[in-house]
Amino acid sequence: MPKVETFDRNQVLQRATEVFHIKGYNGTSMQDLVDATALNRSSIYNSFGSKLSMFLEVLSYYQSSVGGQMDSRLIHAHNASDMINAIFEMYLDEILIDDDKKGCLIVNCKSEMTNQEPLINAFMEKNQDRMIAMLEDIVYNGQMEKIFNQDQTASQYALYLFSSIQGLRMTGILNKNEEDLRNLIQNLVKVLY
Amino acid sequence: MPKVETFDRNQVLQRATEVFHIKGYNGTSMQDLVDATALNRSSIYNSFGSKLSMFLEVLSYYQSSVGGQMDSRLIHAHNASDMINAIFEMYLDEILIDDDKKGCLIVNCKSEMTNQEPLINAFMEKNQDRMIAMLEDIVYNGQMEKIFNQDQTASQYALYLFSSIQGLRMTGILNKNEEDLRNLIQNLVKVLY
DNA sequence: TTTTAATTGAAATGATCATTTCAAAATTAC
DNA sequence: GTAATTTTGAAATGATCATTTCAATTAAAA
Repeated sequence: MPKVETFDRNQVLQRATEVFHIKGYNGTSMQDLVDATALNRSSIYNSFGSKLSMFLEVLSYYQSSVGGQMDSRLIHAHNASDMINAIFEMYLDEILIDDDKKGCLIVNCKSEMTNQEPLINAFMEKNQDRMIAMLEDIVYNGQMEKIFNQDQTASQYALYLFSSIQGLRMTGILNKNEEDLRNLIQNLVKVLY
Repeated sequence: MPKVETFDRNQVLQRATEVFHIKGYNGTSMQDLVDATALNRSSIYNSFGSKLSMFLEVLSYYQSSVGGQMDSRLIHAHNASDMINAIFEMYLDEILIDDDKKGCLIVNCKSEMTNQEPLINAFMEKNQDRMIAMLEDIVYNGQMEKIFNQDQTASQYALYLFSSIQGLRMTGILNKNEEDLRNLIQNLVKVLY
């Protein structure tokens, strides 16, 4: 029977994610990935297929990593208002931790590759649908609880929030002033009340 | 005395801008630029120095191109409210015209290169300052005219609008539904009133 | 027309790109 | 321990990367 895969796939993905996050897809070379993962070149191709398919795995890894953080915060929220606050609080923390101005891997990739790679385009469409569905659900519940207004539909507010989060992520690349960012978030959520 | 530069520098910049906009900085090769501009390789280096310095000129070209469009719309605005509407209307048009999902060159570049190239970082800092100063001026006037509220300072609203514009540009990459986008913009500006 | 200096074309530079190849090493089942 | 099978290492692949080189060409000034 065969020799089995020895390395920790998640650890390799973690390290690959860091490189792609810092350098972007086109800025990352296979040599960068070999160096970062301490994996052999052939092992990478053997296990991940190609640079693009490895990157797609990295995107999913990053997505579920951020999603996991979000879920762990949403557990402690008891109403729609708390949930929206928890979501923005998470992104705020992400921004403040990101001291090398990388921004969000998914936002970066969306702007770098959506118009070039069909597989990335598909990922981004699905990511947008997921995000908006999640936000719509929260807003809808908030409206039922009379915490949020009904000036717009939950769907419309969900698109607004999705857009606002992307803007916050872009703004947070250069602006790390917590007071400014908290005030920005406060203004962003105000329309819901 | 020397033979003088024969080509139209603005036309060359225009064509280089298109390539960089579609493929991004790292995705664009010198060969791409040679093909797009119909200039000789040595002429490009002779006239623009390097890929990076040409790209910096492209960024400025794009910046003043968008700025020009904005100015020509702002002329017809008679109060702060009209001005904010004109600005968002311009970005909406940009999004609807952009049928190949390129997004905004400056936003794309910010996410691709700010953390890697000091010259790009400097450009982005200055761009942000310019944008926020312009927005702050409009908001301040709107507040003086009692068109906008004074719940937040003009500076705080300016950061909010700057962030919202970036979010709108990112959202517009995949969502080209005019009704959705108009509703989104309506929600974005609501906080000012 | 001759001089002068920059532009141009085409080829060469050497580095780096993603990917492949393949024999040697490693590990599990028998 | 031997056989089976995959991972691994290191080198090679051929393409493409940004940039340089330099002789030929061009055009303005003398």
